Amino acid sequence: MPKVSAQYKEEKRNHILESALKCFGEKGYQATIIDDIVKDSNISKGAIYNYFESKEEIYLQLLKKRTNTFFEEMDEVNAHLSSAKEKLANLFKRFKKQELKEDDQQTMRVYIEFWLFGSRQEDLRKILAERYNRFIDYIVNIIVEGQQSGEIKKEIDPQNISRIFWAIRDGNVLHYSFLGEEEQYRIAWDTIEEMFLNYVQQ
Amino acid sequence: MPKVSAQYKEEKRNHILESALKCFGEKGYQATIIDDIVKDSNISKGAIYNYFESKEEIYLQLLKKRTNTFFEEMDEVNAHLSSAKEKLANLFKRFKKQELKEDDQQTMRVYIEFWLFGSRQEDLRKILAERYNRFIDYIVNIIVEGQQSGEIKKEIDPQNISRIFWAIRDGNVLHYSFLGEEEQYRIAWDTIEEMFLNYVQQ
Amino acid sequence: MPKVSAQYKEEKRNHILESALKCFGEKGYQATIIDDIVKDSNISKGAIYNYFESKEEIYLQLLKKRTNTFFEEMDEVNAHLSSAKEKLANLFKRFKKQELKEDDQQTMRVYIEFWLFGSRQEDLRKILAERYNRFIDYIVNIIVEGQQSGEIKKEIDPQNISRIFWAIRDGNVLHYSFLGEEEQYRIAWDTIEEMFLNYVQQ
Amino acid sequence: MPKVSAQYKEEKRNHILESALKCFGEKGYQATIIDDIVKDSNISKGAIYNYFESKEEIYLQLLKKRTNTFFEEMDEVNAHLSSAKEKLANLFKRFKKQELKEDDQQTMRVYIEFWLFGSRQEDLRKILAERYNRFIDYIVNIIVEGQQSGEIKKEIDPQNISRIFWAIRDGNVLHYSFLGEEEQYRIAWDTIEEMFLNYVQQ
DNA sequence: TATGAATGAGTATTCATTCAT
DNA sequence: AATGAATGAATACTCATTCAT
Repeated sequence: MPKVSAQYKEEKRNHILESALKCFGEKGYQATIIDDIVKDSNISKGAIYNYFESKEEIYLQLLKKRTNTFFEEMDEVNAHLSSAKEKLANLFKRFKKQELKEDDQQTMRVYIEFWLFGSRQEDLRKILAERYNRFIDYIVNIIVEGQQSGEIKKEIDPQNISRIFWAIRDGNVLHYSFLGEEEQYRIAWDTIEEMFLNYVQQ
Repeated sequence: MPKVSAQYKEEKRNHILESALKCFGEKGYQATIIDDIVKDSNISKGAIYNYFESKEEIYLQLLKKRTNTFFEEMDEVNAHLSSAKEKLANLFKRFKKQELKEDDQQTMRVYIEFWLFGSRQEDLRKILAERYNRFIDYIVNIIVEGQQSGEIKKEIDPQNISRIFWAIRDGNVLHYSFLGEEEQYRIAWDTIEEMFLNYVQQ
Repeated sequence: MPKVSAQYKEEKRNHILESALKCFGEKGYQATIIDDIVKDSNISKGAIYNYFESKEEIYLQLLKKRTNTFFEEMDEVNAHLSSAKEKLANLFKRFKKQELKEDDQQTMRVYIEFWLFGSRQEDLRKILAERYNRFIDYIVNIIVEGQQSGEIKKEIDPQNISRIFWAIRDGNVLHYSFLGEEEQYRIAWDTIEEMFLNYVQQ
Repeated sequence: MPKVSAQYKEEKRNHILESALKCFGEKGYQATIIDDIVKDSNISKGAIYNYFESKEEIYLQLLKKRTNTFFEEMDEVNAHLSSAKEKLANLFKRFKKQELKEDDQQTMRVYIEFWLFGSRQEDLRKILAERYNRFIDYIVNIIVEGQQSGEIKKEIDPQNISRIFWAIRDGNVLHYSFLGEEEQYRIAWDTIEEMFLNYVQQ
């Protein structure tokens, strides 16, 4: 019988993850030291290691949680949308307003860093590949749906276009996180949306 | 053995840069330790520091050299091309065949890592921003030229589309360096080319 | 083992300082490497850096502590002494018996080394200058007091004579730390005392 | 048969020593790197090692040369002086005006540093002890001469007072090289002269 | 469970000395 | 003799992880 409730543990865990996200986003995964998370979270080093095995695990859990949240949010909204067109529009809308949510920017920055980092470590590769596929499938499903409903050109390869979509997203976030110009970022997304929809729509 | 020729020094310098590129590309800039470069280059630690002031300088010189090479190559080819259309086509062609040149992949991977890394250090920001602007201007010039010749839509904002172009490029490289599927990468570039040209052309 | 008492930390700190003094005294500040202190103290390198920021800080803290101890001791004794004469006599007495306390010899040796070293670094200069002034003022006060009570010649410049006093002290310690002849050292102090008192007294 | 004249070699040697003195005086013996001497002397590193075995030897030769120069100078002047009183006065005069000769200040600074440094290395100890004794003897001879002529008190111990003299000198130089106040330094020497002569004279 | 002190392998950089030319 | 490129041991400091309390 545990001394503390499962809920208590869950909350503590989340608290650590939130601090970690903040630190990773601000300084980068590699540059963040555990003491940064200790300071930000006000949780002792030992306690952090009670909840997570390593710095790497913290990152991975963070990634997992954020990914889940993303899809939960999207699924919730998509439940009320019937056409592929609307779903794509919704997706773009989400990115366009995303800059306002600093958390997401940080997540993505960290995610890109880890992508580079992870591409060199077999154990991370697998986890990241799974995550990547989830994102790919998300767009693939919308595209296929749109092709069935006649909204989207039949000759489009769903896999290919989905990969391109996420590549554009990541490239844009990468540049934006460096450039830091919100207005330009928004305009870029408008253009990307137009270009992308022009290309895929019937 | 002193009083060596300028050529000897230049070659040694390049030798170090090549090893550094290899190491940075394989393990990442941050994860590469000087001893990796020592081992790969067979040049002693002290000698490396005779040629470069720091690990950071090695990186920066690498970036500079690669950037210069890129523009020299492009300028050389562009000299024989008159239309914006041809120049863009040439650019896409370059990226499509790039996978075959492992060096470039590594440079870009390292470059993306440094982008993330550099966005948090003021001195690096400046250098990276300059480099970024050089790339931006390259496309801007082609677009403006195309608008004047009537090849490209007047309503396109050259700055905006140039930024998008490089964001797509970087996003694609980022993903590809992780995924490692050459064939898919080529196909993606074909699609991107089509999508992009559809959008900008008259 | 955390959540240790303030006393525990204070003791550990002192332990490190004692080892550092020993090492600095034996090999010199510059020649002492952190591993020497590690070996002597049996405290890990990391732990040492938990207590002190740098080798320089260890030195400075050592200096501060020793300086404080010196003045505390002197003030305590002086509280029972009313005349300038007695105070000076007490001061000389302290130096004469000092050879028996190896610690002080080492401190002074290290202090002299740092003096040379520090005269070339602005940040150290300030700290050392403050410490120097404290010593200067100590004698100045005694001299002025003696002049008021008629014990000491009015024409003596307190600042000047105080500087000379400490110069003699340091010169003597410097030579003695090299020569290592205790008996001679004591005799030298007797002579210095006589010469000095002859000169300043009414 | 040598390729270059002995004179050429001697000049080159001196050139190196002069640069070394300048560097050691400015940065300290330990802090000076061979490249500082290379830069200052415009002589290549290899050439320096043709003339001297090590950095330490350069220092030792420097010390030797300076010591010789000092005694040559003093002996030359003393040749024209008959009384101990005059010889002492001449000695003080030399120190009082010495501040104007930056070279000597530097030599002494270096010499003090080496004294500390040397007290921990047996091979240096011997050399420094010899040098020290030469200085001690110099004053001893004057004192003995003065005692014989009745100028100086019989009860003065020549060895003891000679040691004290040099201790005062070194202490004063040490402080002065840190404080850098020429005027004060001169005043201090006046006072020391008065105090010292009062004490030793009949 | 929580704490935070302790550990020590790891890292960039320096510099006296060597030696091929 | 002169050159200066090459060497690599040395060194201050960091930080993920452990573990005694």
